[in-house]
Amino acid sequence: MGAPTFMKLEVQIKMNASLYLRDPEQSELGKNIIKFSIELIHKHGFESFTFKKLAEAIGTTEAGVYRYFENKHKLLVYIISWYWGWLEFQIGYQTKNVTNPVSKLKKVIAILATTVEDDIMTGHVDESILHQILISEGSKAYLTKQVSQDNKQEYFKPYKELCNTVGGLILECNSKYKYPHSLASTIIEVAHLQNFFMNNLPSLTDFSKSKNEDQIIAFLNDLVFSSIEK
Amino acid sequence: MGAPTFMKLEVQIKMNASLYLRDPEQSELGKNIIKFSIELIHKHGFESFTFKKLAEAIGTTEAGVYRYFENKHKLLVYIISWYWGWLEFQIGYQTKNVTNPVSKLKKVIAILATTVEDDIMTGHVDESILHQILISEGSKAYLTKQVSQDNKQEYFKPYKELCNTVGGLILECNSKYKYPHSLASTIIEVAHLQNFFMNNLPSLTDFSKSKNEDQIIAFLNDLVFSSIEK
DNA sequence: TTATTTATGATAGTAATACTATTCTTTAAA
DNA sequence: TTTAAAGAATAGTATTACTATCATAAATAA
Repeated sequence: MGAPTFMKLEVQIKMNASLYLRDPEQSELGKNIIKFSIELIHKHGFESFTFKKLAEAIGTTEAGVYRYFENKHKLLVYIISWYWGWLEFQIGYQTKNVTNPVSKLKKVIAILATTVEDDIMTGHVDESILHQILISEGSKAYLTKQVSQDNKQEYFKPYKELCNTVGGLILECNSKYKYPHSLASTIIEVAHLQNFFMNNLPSLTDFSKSKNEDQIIAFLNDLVFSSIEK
Repeated sequence: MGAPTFMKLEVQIKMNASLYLRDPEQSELGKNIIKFSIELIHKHGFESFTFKKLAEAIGTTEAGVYRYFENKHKLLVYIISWYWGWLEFQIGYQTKNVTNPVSKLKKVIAILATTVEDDIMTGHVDESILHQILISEGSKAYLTKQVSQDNKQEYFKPYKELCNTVGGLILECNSKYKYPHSLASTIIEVAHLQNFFMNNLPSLTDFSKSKNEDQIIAFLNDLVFSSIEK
């Protein structure tokens, strides 16, 4: 007997419970809050995103949204954490058969620097839009005065875990390399930053003509492997 | 006959006039707006910074501030542009006798990654606090939906000029290097990012024990010269 | 089955933010 | 001496970021 057809296979990313008041994965309204947040933040930017506009888009009331999230900062941190958790999963999945650490690190760099396709395993989340949000809003999650408190509450755990994974891979390539953590966080941030610059402030990059993500990958590979294979 | 004693020697950074409504350099109130903005943004962060609080700190009214700057975003861009203009000047001054391009680039990296001392040439601006603002608020100047319009108005010219200077230096070290602009913007951004991480999310760096800026410089030198001397 | 908890909806209200406008006074240049 | 410009004082508006209350529908437990 196979699985009954009503059982939908879904990837569940485990989230830090102190990010929300009510778990958005557990109800239709909650899932809509995530779905429409991603859409609105992508469309109008985080600064002009408000719970009132979100509520209107969903067809609920402001108070309804506040029952799930204390404020828009926590909602941003939530969707960003979700993305890092999902990406960690993707990296594990897409590199599980790669044994050579150099090939593996190259694959990871490519994943980090490439706009992902929408993952059908996650119904209410469009990962390709989420990737765009990460590029232009990602750093706003931690560039705040409360960063230390947020860190104590483990809001950045998925991000740190990803950096750890990448840092570990760097050490697998060269156990003598002195800056694995810094290089890992640099790879992740520069992948996003160069993408933003390429599309918005092109003279800050060397990719203005093609506007091709492959060039960012080439730049990062050159940067990383020059350093660790030196 | 020497310069009369009432002539104070001051460094003037030429600013883009469309950033302000009234030139803040031309009056006491204007200078106070700059001075107290820097203090308040540093103390409480850009998000909780308002023109009302600023006016109260100065001892003027909200309307008074609005006569100089249309909104707080333009004020942020103003002080950030000012910083990049001042830094370009500093770099020119501090490297004017260095002829070897590698030494010169190393010096520039050190300047970019080091907390500057307050420059007495600029009465109302505390550069060491400004440097801190750049680390935690700098990217908010361009991570917005209006980045393209702002760019058309040349709001980011001083930043782009600095990147150009650094990119030129990279090419002087190795005229065959393929990514001078991207590497230049990477150096500048990573210098700030690693500083922020070191002090706020230390596990994302390898400098958590010492919390010493010299280690950031060492990391950047390793990264940059591995790439361009390869 | 009934009672009760829980989620949502509808509405109202408040303090703060991000402005705009007007009027008056002081200061400085013509 | 007149005029213009800069600043201070005050008022007012729409939006934001919430909190609180009450009613209702659906799920659940006694």
